[in-house]
Amino acid sequence: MVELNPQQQQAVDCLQGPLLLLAGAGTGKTTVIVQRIANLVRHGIRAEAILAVTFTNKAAREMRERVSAMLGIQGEKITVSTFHSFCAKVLRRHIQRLGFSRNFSIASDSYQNGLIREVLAQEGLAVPGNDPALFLHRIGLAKAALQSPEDISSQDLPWAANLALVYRRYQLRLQQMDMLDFDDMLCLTVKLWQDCPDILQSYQQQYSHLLVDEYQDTNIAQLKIVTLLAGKTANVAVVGDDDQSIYGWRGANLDNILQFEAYFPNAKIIRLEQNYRSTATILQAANAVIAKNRSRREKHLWSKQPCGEKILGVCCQDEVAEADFLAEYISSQVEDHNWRDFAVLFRSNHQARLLEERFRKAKVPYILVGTNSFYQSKEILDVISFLQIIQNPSDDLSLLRVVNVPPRSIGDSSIAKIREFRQQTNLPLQQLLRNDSVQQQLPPETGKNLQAFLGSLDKARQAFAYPGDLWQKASDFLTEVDYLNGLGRMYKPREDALRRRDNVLEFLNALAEFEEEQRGHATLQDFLENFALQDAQDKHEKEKDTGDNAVTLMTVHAAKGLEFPTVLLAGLERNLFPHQRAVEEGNEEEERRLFYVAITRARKQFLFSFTHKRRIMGKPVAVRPSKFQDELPEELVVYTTPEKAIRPLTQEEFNQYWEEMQKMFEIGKQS
DNA sequence: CCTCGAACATTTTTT
DNA sequence: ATGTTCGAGG
Repeated sequence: MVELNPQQQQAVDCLQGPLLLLAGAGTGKTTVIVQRIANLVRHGIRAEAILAVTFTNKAAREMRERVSAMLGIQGEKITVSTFHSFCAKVLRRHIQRLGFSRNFSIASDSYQNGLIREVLAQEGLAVPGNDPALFLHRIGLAKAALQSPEDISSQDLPWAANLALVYRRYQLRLQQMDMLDFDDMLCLTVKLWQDCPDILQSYQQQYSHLLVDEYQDTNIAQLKIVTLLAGKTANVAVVGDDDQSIYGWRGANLDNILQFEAYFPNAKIIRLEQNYRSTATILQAANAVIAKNRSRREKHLWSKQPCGEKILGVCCQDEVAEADFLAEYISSQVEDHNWRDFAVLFRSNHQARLLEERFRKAKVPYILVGTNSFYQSKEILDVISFLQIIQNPSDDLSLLRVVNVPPRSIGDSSIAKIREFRQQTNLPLQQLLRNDSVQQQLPPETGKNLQAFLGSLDKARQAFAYPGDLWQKASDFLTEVDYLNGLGRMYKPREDALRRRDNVLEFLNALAEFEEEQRGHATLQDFLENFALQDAQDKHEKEKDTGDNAVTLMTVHAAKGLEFPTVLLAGLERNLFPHQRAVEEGNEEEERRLFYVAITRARKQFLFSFTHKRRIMGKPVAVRPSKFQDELPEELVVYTTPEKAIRPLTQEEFNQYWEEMQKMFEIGKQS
């Protein structure tokens, strides 16, 4: 049995009433969560009555495994789920009570994007300066805070009127297409429980004990879900660390954790402050950095571990030199080919491109997490759209994407005509295409091709009406609509076409694998839902062979919850980290928390790099070190050069670089 | 209807 | 540096 420290033991023993477990980085919170669940079961709480909610599928899977390992068959009866998939299940059962179809599908970001563009175009708002992403972002924030279009329009903001209009139209289109976006899953669950007390009551009766992990990242909608479900008994334990709240930009509400006692009176608060992960040096640095923040609960992480290596700060000429250095440094440090001991973190995704290129050149094995080039490649999106229009006949967007892929002479003018009909009738496109009077308006050749396409679609729909054999049915359909062979015509260099074809086949493999996991009882709907709710780390595990031993490349956001012996942070520069836009918007504290997350991922060594100049959108720009560098206690950091970090440098070489660096800092201070 | 090229704008973080 | 949008020609 694991040895628990007094605070951990206290948390494991606290079984009733609201509990806030403030778990600093690396303080063994997962162990405590698992032990506490075991303790609940030991005290006679039925496993079926325990609901544990996490943020990522990976976290859910890990928790399920650890609980099962401890409790055996009892453990498998505990519900461990992400907020989104839990809500999806609730809605799949009850959403008709809100007047929605139970056949809804989930609108991932490419759908959200397409839809918002469509709405902006229709409302004459598709003008330069109107960024669709900004509308989407604000709508997302509104939903996260449970605000309706009406709530928005009553706000006294310059963009409120337009936003409310677009928000309302966007929701209408979603509903017409039988789709819910990510935020709808949360909002509608809240609405369902508020409007239908009987349904809420049934869930309250089912789940007597709640556990929420990563509580610092919950938004107002999620808080509402928790408070509704917890009801009066309020047997709810939340686990989180306000210092690691890094999702404010997507609506996470720090007050959920800072004001926990206000939402849950008589709450017990337990702090875990003994860190088992990092060296004293790393913890001191992290503590010093995060202490600069005002909005936080005071805490002090400590460790019994020795100081260990100092932090290395490495100044490079430019981003190419930086990437080369990181690759070479890792090569020089790696022992017994344990590449997986290293992670390279960065603030923005675009930094990954160069790192990938140079790592490949240096023959350093790496895995890139988060930027799913595979899953957002055209061919995969096409295939998903094909499956979508089988499953959901109202999905206009998917239909438009693939109705002429590969080209089957259904061009823009035909589409424009059909869209006109839709404006008049508000019927789904697929239904309109089947309408005789609509077809007569189209050129005969187009009509003929359309007939064939719709025929294949019907055939596939009939086939998919029964579960099982998903792989076969999907392959048949893609062959019948000539997609698999059509790729050759669509992509000119032969290799390109072949690569995309391979990707499609790989995707179909994933379909078969999913089916196997579900013991052959999977439906197309199950697959599409599961796919839409996958997160970056999930996708990544499927994409790459597991068990490969490679350096991890990812954003700091994606690194949350992970740890590595050595962490290298690339691009600790002004305007890049903290990000310029975050600073402009007054979110510097969140950037600092992000920096804190980066540091605390490291067990033994933390290294950061920065450059003199970097290409930004093509053109080279002189850059300066990040202010966060100054927030690290001087005595914990050794500044050095790429060469010195890898092999000893002659005194002259070192002096020369040192001088250069001094100059750079002085320039930095002047401006 | 389809293909190709030039112009254009866009890069924060993502369930 | 890369991806998307728009217009001219085939």
